[in-house]
Amino acid sequence: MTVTIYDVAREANVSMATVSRVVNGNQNVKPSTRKKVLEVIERLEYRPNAVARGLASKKTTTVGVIIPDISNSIYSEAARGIEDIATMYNYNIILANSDQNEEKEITLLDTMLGKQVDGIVMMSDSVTDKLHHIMKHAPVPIVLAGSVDESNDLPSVNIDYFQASYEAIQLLINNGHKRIAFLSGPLAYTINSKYKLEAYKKALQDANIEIDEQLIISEESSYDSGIEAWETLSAIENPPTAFFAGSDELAIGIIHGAQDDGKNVPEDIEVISFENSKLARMVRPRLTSVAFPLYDIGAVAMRLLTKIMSKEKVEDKVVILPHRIESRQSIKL
Amino acid sequence: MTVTIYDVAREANVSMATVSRVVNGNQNVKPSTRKKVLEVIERLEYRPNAVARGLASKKTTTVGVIIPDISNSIYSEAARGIEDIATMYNYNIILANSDQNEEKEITLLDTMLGKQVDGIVMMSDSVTDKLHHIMKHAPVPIVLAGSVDESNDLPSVNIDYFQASYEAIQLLINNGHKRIAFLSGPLAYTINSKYKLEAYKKALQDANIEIDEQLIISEESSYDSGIEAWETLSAIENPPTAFFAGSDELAIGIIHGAQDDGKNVPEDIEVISFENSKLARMVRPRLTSVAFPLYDIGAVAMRLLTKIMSKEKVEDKVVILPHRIESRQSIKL
DNA sequence: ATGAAAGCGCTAACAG
DNA sequence: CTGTTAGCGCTTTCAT
Repeated sequence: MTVTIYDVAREANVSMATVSRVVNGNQNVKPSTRKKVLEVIERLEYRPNAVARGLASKKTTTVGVIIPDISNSIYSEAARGIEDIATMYNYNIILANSDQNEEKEITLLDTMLGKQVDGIVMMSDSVTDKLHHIMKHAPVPIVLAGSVDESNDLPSVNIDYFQASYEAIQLLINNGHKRIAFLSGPLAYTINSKYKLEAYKKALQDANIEIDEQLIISEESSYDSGIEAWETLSAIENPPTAFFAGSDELAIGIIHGAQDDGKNVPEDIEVISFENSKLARMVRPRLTSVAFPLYDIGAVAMRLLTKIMSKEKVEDKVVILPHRIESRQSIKL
Repeated sequence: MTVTIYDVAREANVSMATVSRVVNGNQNVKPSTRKKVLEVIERLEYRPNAVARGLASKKTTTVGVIIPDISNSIYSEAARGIEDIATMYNYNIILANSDQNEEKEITLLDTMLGKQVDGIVMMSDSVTDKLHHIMKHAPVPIVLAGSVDESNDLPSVNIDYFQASYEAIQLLINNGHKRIAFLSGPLAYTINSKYKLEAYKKALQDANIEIDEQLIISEESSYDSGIEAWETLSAIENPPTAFFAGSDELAIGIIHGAQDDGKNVPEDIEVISFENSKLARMVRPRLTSVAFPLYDIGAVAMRLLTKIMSKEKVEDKVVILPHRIESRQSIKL
């Protein structure tokens, strides 16, 4: 029924080995016989069976990608970066959502390894010890993208979250604010607890501003949480005049909450965000935001993976991409 | 090095066949020997090789997913629906972006078929004859998700775009508007040209409103295009007082354009959108929008695919999901 | 430059 | 209930 390498070998009066050679671009084939084989392939519409090839060669040219949630733009941006580079190097991608659930992550790693992927790109907001151990001992290379492994002994690509956050908070401090709120997603996520929040505390301390736990809110990283945060924070005794938001949605929630209460941004309150998705330009005022270059992180992570898979030398497996702050109108200059 | 089924067979003093049986949950195994095998599997950390299995069984339990662009929320929503159902039925997904480029679509179909996927879910805004022919003759089932095949002889899941659009335009007409603009993405996309635009024309005709080609703008479906559209339309002689926008971004672009010009929505102009992504709630005024249920479309498409793959009877391979209009504040009641 | 043959790791009859 | 035996379609030495 389906045509195999054997069929074209027979039709072309050569051996399977020769057909295999032309299919794989091996140079040790006389041009005339290559031509003959190619013709038969075309005529018979032969399509190599990648599964058989994978079994024989022990390479599948597919890599696994595990991300928390593809429907979240943060991750889908990264996924696009990963996929583009994968395509460039002729890999396909098996994509799966973990919902940031350790058990799913482990199951997913297992089924992907079972499918004999040649490597894995993983995004996880919380690399547990168990996960770390599994990744460390996996039979194929795994690189973390936009995900922090505190022991730093797994290949990964990130930006300097601490420094970026610190700079953002400083902008607020420099504009004279003493009451600065900190909003982020769950502190169970390493980036939030160990970098954004720590940077916030350090920045305030360095400026001799007292830390008020009331001003620190960690919830879901969503628009509605932003609105809620505004509601609770605007009602306290000495409400904040500036906000550091861990994501664009959070920032927009705050802004809309404030505007619905008749406040003006940035005149009455200032807001800086950490993400810079395309949403940042789709609000009024447009968001000033730390740029979190997800596409690049994904792309670089995949590129790193291709290098490791092909056993190229890589100087540094822990890469830190540069960051910047995109100035727009949600804070004063 | 890696442990195979043969290793566990030897260690457990049974045949490969028996190991295969317990791994595959075949009931014809004495509980005691099942237990023994399971123990060895655990001890040796045996992990079945899905590639070998795929070669032998001719099933890979992976399906291909071809979408225009995963970083676009429209498609990533659908991808999530597809993946969730795939996971539920124990399939993995090979995901690839086509950028809505026919050549890439064809290449992708080919490499996925080469990888022996058990089926494919495809999203394409323009199913060309060539593509249609290839899909029609593919060796595995293919279902279209949120994509229209005019000949209607491929399995697909959609909503009634014409009817939904017609109802949206009618809302505008019922609010007394005579100058209604139509905005959408490229007319090369079937949904835009054959359904949204046709519905627009029909609705106007049915209401005896003259069609003014000036009011019909088809560009990229982006925020910036929305703003531009506002700029050009607000400058014409008898400018529109209501807008039908083919996507949320387009709608938001128009609203911001209008607001930047000092207009109020919906007092001065009314806008209805077609998408209802989470963005719809993240603008002021919030968007009234036709709900395009991408997640459901993806999920139902995948479910349909599982049925076809397992040769279940399916009453109708062309499914039309119900639609609704989500009322918010961008049009008056 | 080309062919022969031995697997890759597993499933699936077929026996028993 | 369990074992034997062919393959699945291709890559890869090893010869020639």
